[in-house]
Amino acid sequence: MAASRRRGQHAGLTGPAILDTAVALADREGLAALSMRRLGTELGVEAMALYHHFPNKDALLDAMVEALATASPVPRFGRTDWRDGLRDYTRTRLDILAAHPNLVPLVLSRPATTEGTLRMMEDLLDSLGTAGFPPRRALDMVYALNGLIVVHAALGAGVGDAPAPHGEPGQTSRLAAVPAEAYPLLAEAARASARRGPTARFEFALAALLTGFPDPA
Amino acid sequence: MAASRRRGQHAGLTGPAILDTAVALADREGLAALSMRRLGTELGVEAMALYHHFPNKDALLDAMVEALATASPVPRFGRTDWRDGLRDYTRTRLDILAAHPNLVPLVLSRPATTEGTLRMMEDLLDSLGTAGFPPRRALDMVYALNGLIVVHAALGAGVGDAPAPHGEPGQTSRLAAVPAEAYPLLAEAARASARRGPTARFEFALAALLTGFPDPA
DNA sequence: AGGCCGAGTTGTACGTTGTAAAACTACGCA
DNA sequence: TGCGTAGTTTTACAACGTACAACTCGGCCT
Repeated sequence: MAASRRRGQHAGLTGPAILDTAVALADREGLAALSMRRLGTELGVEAMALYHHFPNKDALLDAMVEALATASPVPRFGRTDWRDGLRDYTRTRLDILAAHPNLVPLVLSRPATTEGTLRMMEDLLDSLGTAGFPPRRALDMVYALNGLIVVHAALGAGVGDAPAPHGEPGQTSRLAAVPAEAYPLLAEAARASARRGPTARFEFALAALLTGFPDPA
Repeated sequence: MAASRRRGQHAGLTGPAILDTAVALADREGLAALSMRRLGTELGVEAMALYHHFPNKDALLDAMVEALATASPVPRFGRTDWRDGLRDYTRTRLDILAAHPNLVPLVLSRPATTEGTLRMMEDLLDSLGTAGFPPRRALDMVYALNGLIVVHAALGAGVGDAPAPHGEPGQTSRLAAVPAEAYPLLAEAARASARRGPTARFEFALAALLTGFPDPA
């Protein structure tokens, strides 16, 4: 424990270790549980010790988002298979976010202009360039897909700080309690949706976007 | 001021008045400024007085979201013009959110299963039903569009609690500072995007979705 | 070998938050 | 006239991020 160490004694803290513990803690107990004090005790250290490795809490949160962004490389693709490539990219990204549902609000709330995110975008624009899309058009497409990812992750996880202590997740369950007499169509839709896999809605929107994207001029 | 009134004296507070002031305050100074104490002094009242009209802060925030949801009715449409109807709906919704950029994180972070939101959805499902779409398919489409709205509003406003004290808003400006040597395509795309209107990216994604939605079976 | 300097850690403190509990005032109704 | 109750203030508490200062030690310089 933190209290059992004398005052200036080293604890072997490192930036990456703090970051890992922070992600784990947020995954386990939600963003609301991620306070500096709490993270400190999790590491056997006082809260203020963390400030030697991150200038403030925001920097730590930024680092967490960046860690997600660089969790896996983006696929490369070319002239003939750009739709497949984009589909791959989008699904992979969603999987990563879905693995850390509690971090989704974080991703949503930070501009994401960090190194890793920019690198990812640049690579995508490069692939799309070889597919024949000029940068502006390519960026439009990537933005649309990123939005889809983030929104679906948010809905699927029940955005918010609550630890989601019980009750199954997923946006279908949120509509399950709709009063059928007042909203018959909604209730019917919710019932029908409940019989599908959790990503059916995502796949529908993804397919719509990909077929809606015009081919390069 | 709150201090100038004696202890149990009525202040004429009402739920709607509190709600309006809360929205105005958040619009003016950002979500972070919306504390119960601050909202109190804004109304010439102590913070705890508000708890007689809203059980807690979350309820107030929910009410704010609900107010946005019911700000304008959804368009009705039928068999031949469902794409136009959906485009109308989506644009109107975006306009409403864009008028209150600071509230976007709120909309994003609440499940939105309140009365007004459900009513809105039910109406859309009804129109889409006459257009030939079964409820489940219709709901998929509405979800996709809602996601687009919310994400674009978030990006366009720079999600976060910051009061955005200066500097032009818009997602293009966020990419303006990208180092051109490290990310040439991104920089080029940002430059090209800056010459368009702020909703060009939104319109692109909207068009893609609408043309990507398959016609009813 | 001796000294010391700075990185890393703790202790303490301040201001701010949401809100529980209780005290109080004044109005409406019996 | 009296009382209940709706509405407001007062006070209080626990938790938050973090500024600041005290402290301890490993490693470098002479």
